[in-house]
Formats: sequence, structure tokens, C-alpha cells
Amino acid sequence: MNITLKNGDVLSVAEGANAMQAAQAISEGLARNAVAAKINGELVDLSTALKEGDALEIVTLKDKEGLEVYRHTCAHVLAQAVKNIYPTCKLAIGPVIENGFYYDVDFQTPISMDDFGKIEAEMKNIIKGNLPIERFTLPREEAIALMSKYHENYKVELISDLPEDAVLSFYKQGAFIDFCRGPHLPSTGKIKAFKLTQLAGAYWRGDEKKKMLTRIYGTAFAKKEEVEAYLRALEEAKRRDHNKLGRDLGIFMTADVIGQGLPILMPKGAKMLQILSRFVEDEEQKRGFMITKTPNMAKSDLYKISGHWSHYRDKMFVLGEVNEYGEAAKEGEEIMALRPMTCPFQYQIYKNGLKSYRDLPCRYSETATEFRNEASGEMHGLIRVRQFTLSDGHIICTKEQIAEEFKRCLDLSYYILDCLGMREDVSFRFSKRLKGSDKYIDNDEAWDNTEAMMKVILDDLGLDYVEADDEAAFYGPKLDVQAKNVFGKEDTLITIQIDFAAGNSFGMEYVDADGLRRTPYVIHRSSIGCYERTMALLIEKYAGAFPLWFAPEQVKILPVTDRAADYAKALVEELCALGIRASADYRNEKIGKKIFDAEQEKVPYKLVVGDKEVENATVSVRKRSVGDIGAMPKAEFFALVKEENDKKVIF
RNA sequence: GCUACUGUGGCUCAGUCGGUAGAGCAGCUGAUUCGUAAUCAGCAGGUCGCCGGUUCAAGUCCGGCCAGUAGCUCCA
Repeated sequence: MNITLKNGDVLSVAEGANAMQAAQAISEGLARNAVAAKINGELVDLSTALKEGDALEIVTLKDKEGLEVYRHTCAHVLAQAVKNIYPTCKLAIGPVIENGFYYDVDFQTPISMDDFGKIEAEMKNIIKGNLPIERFTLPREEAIALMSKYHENYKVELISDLPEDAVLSFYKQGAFIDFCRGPHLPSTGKIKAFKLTQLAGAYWRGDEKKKMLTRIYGTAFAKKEEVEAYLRALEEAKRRDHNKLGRDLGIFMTADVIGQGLPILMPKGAKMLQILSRFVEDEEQKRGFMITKTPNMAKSDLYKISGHWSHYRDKMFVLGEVNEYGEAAKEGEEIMALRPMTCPFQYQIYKNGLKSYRDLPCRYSETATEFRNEASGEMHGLIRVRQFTLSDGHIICTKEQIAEEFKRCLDLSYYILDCLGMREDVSFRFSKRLKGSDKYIDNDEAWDNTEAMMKVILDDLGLDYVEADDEAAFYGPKLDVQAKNVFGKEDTLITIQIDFAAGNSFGMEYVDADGLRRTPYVIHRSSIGCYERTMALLIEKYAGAFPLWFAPEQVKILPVTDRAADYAKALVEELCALGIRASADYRNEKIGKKIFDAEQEKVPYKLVVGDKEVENATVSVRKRSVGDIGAMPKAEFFALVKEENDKKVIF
């Protein structure tokens, strides 16, 4: 019979031949490297039988899918090893993830990373045994009976939840059988390089009400050197970790007595936040925003109107004792709460005085301090905190103005991301509600309309976004601008949201051209996001070596001897007068030591000044990551540094 | 909040089998005034995260709490 190959060639193989045999017919080398096959576009085992006219593609480790099959089999080998060593443990699921795999296991007694050695040794034994991996399918009852026989109740639950007509496939390697969709490598001996990397807890089926299992993470690559390179890259990433580097550089710190999720911005960090917020506030002003300054707390009455009291209260710092219904425990007592968002505060400004259609769009923005009582395990450096500074703003506008205003918000964020050099680092997520969930305001029609409206805007902008259910705000859909930290964990940096409910719930109105009162829409938006989080990502992106314009220290003057101290002092004053952040190192240290320390602090420009410079009114410039670029008249350096500082956009 | 791990001078880390703590860097003092990534010497600095228990004796063993790390859940 004939089959078609990827390059269009037609290959003649024996009747009933499988993908592996076809690979052998093509070349021995290909057969050796084959890990799976694609038949008519579907990823399958190499043992899958071919039919006349099938389109066949042999998948190797060079293909992304091939590596995934390899890692998936590695997860099965891990499961088999764990089962051999701890016969009473129960297996849950073991999928492939980015750069590796994991397996969730319910151990009778907890294990630790110290046990990885013996588990890895057992995995190597299984690999060395080169066990053939065979697939078979069973009808539902037999499948459940088989898994019940091995007391694999998690597998039984998975099978029971599948639809009646689902194909229930199993993979067998030696004495080990696992319920699995596949495909898998033809034998365990194909695995050449793996490493167990991490141990963590994970809820069964991702549900915090269900049992917590033990998740064993591992990585696997085609070659040992690739595993080593991957582990080295992880170590390298750790060196950029803002939570370490930010503390080392004196940007922020935490104090046990202050509490979790409450970082302190030290002078350098506070300076960075000031530089960034001034820049953002100035840019917002240019784009028609009006700055506000609203209170950090309010009575519970405000949050009852906004819906926060019913949808968000468990995340708020409430001042005063309340019962389970959110009412004051002592009758008549006033309950206050720190604000988790600025929306309802800015709405009050809008409501102060009757608005005309001519007042719209009404754009408010604020560098706002906000408080959210995150669960204790969620906090992380400057990325997830309990008190933070958000560039929070609201645009109150007509329905017709939404698309244009939405685009302007995105344009502002694009401009800011360009200036930070982060435009290429972000991705977009269209966050929608999960229909039927009680987390959201109950108004199906409004949700459908608003989500549809946002989709049109996003498509019109030509944005490349992913759609995500159950990620919306409780009052409306969001466009989330996502960024990944140094460990690959994704977080929301910036968000733009359309709110269909606030206008009504707060009784916001405007008098339209026809004299009738109408209810406006609201766009919630952030321009740079939460400053602390953005700073965390900037620390990681630049490994602390910030572009000149937002480096907390821009120029460090290094006098060679005390004879140059007065000259150094004068230079500091002249640079500061130009708006450049400069200081001098007057310590009685050798110039090499002063350079070393300034390099550690990652100051963009160092000026070495000694007798020669004093005499000629010059400076010897040392540029970060470039080195000594020679002497120049001081006026020339002032012009150079001023120009670079004023030009914010980084391309 | 959950699971696992961690907590020793400002920082990075030693501290064996329970016998009341050590190094380097940083700091201070002195010498040195030096030309592009760490000058030399001396000094000082620790209720071993906090509270309790076991023990003749706890940094070390046990419990609780606080804080941190990874992941889960959640999220800007």
C-alpha cells in the first residue's frame, strides 16, 4: 500500500505496516531518532498501523511535539519508579509542562527532595531495562476494574468523569500500567537525559477543597548537556531575581515587624518610583487625564454600592468588627475599609455636579495607594504585595466613545512600555467571565454585549490575544497585558476594562444633546500598572543595570585623590543643577576599589577625576558595560548625559 | 490558606554525636593619596527569628507562632 510523506513523496510499504516500519523503510537513522508519528495530522504512537493513502510524518526530538512525548514518557517512568519504591502510593496525573513534566502522587508518608536520589536511580534502572511500551484500550467497566485492582482511585475518578463514548487507553511498560491518552515512546530505553528538579504540593484537580497531593517536577532533554544547560540557565535566572537583586541593590527591603507583603522602598527604590510616576503623570496630563487625590479608605457604604462588599470583601482590610453578612457586629458602629481600588472614589468626583455630554469623555487618573489582603502564601517580593501603588484611572464616557477611548488607553500603555523597553516582553489576554459563576455581577445580557463590544475593539486593533474564561473583573471583561518574570511565571502588568454596571449602580448620569439624562459607561485602566510590580520586572529585565533615564543613580564621580575632591564636589553640584542624579565617592580608597563598587551598584556613568582632569576641566568617562571611553571636556559630558536622559524612548 | 523546605553578626555562609559560637565581605580606627573592577593592619560586632517544652546541658531534639523560598489555589 502507498502512504504520503511530509515532503510529498509517496512511500510503498507492506500491508498493515506501522509508522515505525515506515520510518525504517525511509532510513535507519530516522527510525533510530523517531519518537512518535503524525498520521493525517494526528500525533500517535509509532506502533500505530497505517492505512492506504495515509499522510505520515515521523516525529523526532527535534520537533516540539516529539520532545513532549519524550517528557511524557519520562513522567511515566517517574511514576513507575515511585510506585516501585513506595508501593502504597496512589498516582494522580502526570502531564508535560514547559521545559519538563510533573507527576502528582498521593504518598502515604511524605517524601522530601533527599529522596530524589533513589527515585532517579530507580528511573535509570527502568530506562536501562529498555522496557517496551505498549498501548491497549478497554471498555469503561474493565478500565475501572483494572485501575481498582491497583487501588488507583484517582484514575478511577478520571475515567468515571469521561464521556460514555471516550476511548480509554492504557500504556504498559513492564509491570507498570497507567491510564493515559498518550502517545508515548516505543520503549523506556529511549530516554537519555532527565533530572528531578522540584517538589511541591498541588491540589487534586486544582481544587483547594480537595486533597493536596505531592507534585514531583522534572526536566528532560534529548542530551545530558541540554539538561545541564537548562539547569545552568535556571541558576542564571536566579541571579536576576528581583527579590534577591532588588534587596542587594538597596531598592527595597522587608521587615518582619512590619509584616508580610509590605515591602519598604529604600531611597533608590523610592527614587525609581518617583521618576516613573512623574513620567506617567506628565504623560497622562498630555493625553487629557485629570489627576485626582482620593482617600485611602472609606465607609463600607461606598463598597456596598460598588459591589466590592459582596464580591471582594474577603480581600479587603476591614476596620471594625463585622459579622458574616458584612454588617457591623456592634449595632450602629461605623465600619471602614482600606480601598482595594480607586474606582468608587473617582466616581464621586464625577457625580459632583451635573455633567453634560460635552464633559465626556471624562478622564481621571491617580497614582493611588491600594490595599488588598492577599492570602499569606501569595506574597512574592515586589510582584504580589498587600499595599501597592497603582496608576489607576477611570474614563467615564458614552457608549460611542468607548472604542476610541479604549484605543487611547492602549496607545498610552504602548508608549510607556516602549520607554521602559518592555513592549516586546508582553502578551495580551482577553479575560472573560465564566458563565454561571456567582463571582460576577448577574446580568447575562450586559455581559454578552460588553464582551462582544470588547472583542470587536481588540480585533479592530489587530491585537494578538488569547481568550481566557473566568479571568474577568466582577464588573466586566478585561484586556490584560501580561508579562513573565525571570522564572517564567506570568502576571498581569497592565489592564484595561470595560464596566457596564458602575454607571447604574452609582447613579452616574450626563445630560445628552437632546436634553435627556443618560447613563455613561466606564473604562477602568492602568497605564504602567502597579509600580512595584513593574519595577520588579524592570529589575529582572535589566539585571539592575537600568537605562539612564530611570536609573536611581546616574553618575558617580570618583576622585583619584583628595586633591580632586573639590572638583568632584563642583561636578556633583553642576550635574544636579542640570537635573542629573549624581554623587561622589570621597572615601580614602584606591580608584580601582571605587570603580569596583560603582560597577556593583550598576551606575550608568562613572567619572574618574584626578590631577589631569582638575587642570584641564575635563572628566574621564567610564560607561557601564562599555568601560573607559576616555577623557572629554566636562561641558561635553554634561551635554551627552543630558541628551541621553531626556530621550526616554528605548528601541 | 494548603504542601514541602528554610531562618546563625548588615551580607554570604561554617558550626560533627546536644557540652552556651567561627570565617570572608561590609562597618569603625590607623597607615597609605594611589589613574580605570576589591591596599594593608588593628578593633568592634551575635538574647543563633520569637515563645514554650525535653535534658545536668539546646544554635543543634520536640511543639506553637513569626518571617522567607518554591509550587498549588488566588490575583494588579
